[in-house]
Amino acid sequence: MLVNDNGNDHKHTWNVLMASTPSRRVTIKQVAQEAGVSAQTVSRVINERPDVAPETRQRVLEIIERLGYQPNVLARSLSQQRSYSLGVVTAGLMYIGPSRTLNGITARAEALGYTLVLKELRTFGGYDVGPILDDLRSRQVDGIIWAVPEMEDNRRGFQERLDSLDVPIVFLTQHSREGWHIVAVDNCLGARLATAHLVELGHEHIGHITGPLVWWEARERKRGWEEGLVEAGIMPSEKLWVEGDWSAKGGWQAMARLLNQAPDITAVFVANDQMALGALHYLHEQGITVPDDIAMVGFDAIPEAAHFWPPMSTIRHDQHELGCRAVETVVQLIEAQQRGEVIEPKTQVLQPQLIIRESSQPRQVIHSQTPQF
Amino acid sequence: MLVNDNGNDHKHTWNVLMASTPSRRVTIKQVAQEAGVSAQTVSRVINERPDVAPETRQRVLEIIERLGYQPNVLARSLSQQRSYSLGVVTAGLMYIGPSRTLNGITARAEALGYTLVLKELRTFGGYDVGPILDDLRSRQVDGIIWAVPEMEDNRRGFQERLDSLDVPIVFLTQHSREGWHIVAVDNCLGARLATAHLVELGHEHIGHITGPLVWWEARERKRGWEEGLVEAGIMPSEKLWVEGDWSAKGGWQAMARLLNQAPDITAVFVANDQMALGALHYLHEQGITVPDDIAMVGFDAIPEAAHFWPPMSTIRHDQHELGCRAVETVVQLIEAQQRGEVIEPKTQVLQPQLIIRESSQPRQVIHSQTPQF
DNA sequence: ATGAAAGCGCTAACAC
DNA sequence: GTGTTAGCGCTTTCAT
Repeated sequence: MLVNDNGNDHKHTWNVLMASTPSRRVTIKQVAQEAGVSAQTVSRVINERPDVAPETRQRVLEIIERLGYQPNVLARSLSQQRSYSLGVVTAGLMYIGPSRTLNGITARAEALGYTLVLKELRTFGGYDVGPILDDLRSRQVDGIIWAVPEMEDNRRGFQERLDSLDVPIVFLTQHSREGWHIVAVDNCLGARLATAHLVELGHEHIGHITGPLVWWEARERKRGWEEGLVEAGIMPSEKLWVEGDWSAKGGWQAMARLLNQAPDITAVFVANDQMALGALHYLHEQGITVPDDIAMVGFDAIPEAAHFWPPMSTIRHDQHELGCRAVETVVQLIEAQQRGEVIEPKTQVLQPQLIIRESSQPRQVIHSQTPQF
Repeated sequence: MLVNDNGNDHKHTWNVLMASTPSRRVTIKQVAQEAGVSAQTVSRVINERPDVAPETRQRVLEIIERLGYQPNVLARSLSQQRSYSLGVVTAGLMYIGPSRTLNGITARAEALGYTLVLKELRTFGGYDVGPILDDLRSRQVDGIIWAVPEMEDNRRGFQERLDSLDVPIVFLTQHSREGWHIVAVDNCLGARLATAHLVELGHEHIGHITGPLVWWEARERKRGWEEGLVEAGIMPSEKLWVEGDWSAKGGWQAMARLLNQAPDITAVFVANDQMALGALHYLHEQGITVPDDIAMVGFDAIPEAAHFWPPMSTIRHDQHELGCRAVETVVQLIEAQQRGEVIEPKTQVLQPQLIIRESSQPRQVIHSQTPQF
């Protein structure tokens, strides 16, 4: 019916349809009929196959343009057994870290011609990975990026599913693991850089505010702090650290507790910049000066850290790049799979970098009046 | 071949396939054959249709479980002409605002059973909306959420495409517009609340650091500041405002310029908290005290603002809720469209809220030593 | 309650 | 170069 009607006065019929019904979209068949060729030829044109006569191609392209035809990607995926889409599983988008990683993922995926199917987990752990993977698989994604930070036992259930998973999967921010494709930042190194820096400034009593220790990243940063102390011949005492929750508020509270249990500290390494801000807040309230009384180094290098008071020394790690690398890796895996090749699983580690600002200057330095950001 | 082989020793054959090839997935046919029923019956089972004999259903469910069958959503979408997916177009995920909105979108979409196809624009303007909409349409999304903040002319090209668009679309953070479905925060009201608050504290020379004025939100906040002044009988002079760029660094620079061109201000309303942090930084460097010398109110109510020094008064608006509302609206539109109904386009406005902290206390108040967050 | 046939929109494989 | 046939995996419609 519809096609028959279209046979007569296309433009007009079409406009009417557009206006009135939740109209059927233009299909390859309609284009074919209109151009007086087969659907296959139209298919050849839209897929830029060489074996089409120039004038045919031209004519088909014009019809496509005129009808506003858009190929149905779902149908194409179904017949090609390939969707050119990636599943992305993330968590905690209300925080800036995961968002920056997602930002990198979208950038790279678009550049490589992949569409993203996004899932955000409501919690960081305690879920069953099975249904999530099944859901993505049922949408025929070509690959999966698991961007949920590792913590406690939230990768339980993966090992068993991993071998039976017919889709390449890349993990972000996880501990290195035999047989897994992983991209992660060297958190331990970052923490060691921070600690070594404070040691160099002459500090001997260096405290630490950790992230929630169910997080792998938090544990790694704590380990880096410990190693940094040990390397300097200092014993990391239990009194010297307290656990925070990544938030500014948690940093405020943690600083209060830390100062209570270790009043003699002259420096503190805080596991992220948000907590560092809260810690700073507490010290201000107590009339304790940074860096004169207590020096401080944060982690993450959020742009705002340069404008804390005083500007915060911190560890920069490129979360955007992390996302990019994940996409590149999973796409490589997909293409290898297409060719029947196998890529050995490995862990890619990104190096963080120390940024020194006023919060960790030696005492004698006067605050610059013309700071460099 | 594959199906035939499967006829004998399923479990074994299957495992071998899983291990060796980028294996074909289990299809409805295989389940049907295994259960000795037609594909149609399996379809009825997975769609929870009532007209299946209990024992048949049971048997099919067991086979499904055993074979690890997952329905192919793409195939289903193709035949149902409905994908149960939403296209989300966003920009600036490296910033916390858009991420929080996306966070709300993912939450609500999951609750309503929709999958998200995510597109992030690399720029906030200067792009052509056509290809982006076409791309989403070609993926057969049931609805679109346009979560790119309005600015300069980045909605040019929409008006013409809007009527011919057969997919419901909801816009976020846009100026109210005839015929568009929009969800937005009342930025102007927020700014008026902030300004009125400063007026109430007795300030008469109230400056303003705006966001980039190509942004609609920035213009609305500026308008709110102006209206707030006018309502108090104060003329908003051109000297009293400078343009920032939303960043902390930009806030630092803007504050320097503002103080230079209007040295007599005793209060400033800053269009977001990041810039407020930078402004605070500049004032600290200059030895100017907040709120004693200059009071300040920010915008956005990022959690960190409670831990600025001093803690920042600000305007809270729920970006998470914004995302939720967008999803609810677009899903309503989709369902109405299914039923052949039409919902009148309208603009939904969310009300922001003033949060008073120390940065805008009257002079005589002493900083609390046990602050409430 | 169940099955057979046709079709969703597209492409691979083969014919001409 | 171009068309025909078959099929991707599922659902709808109509029989039975």
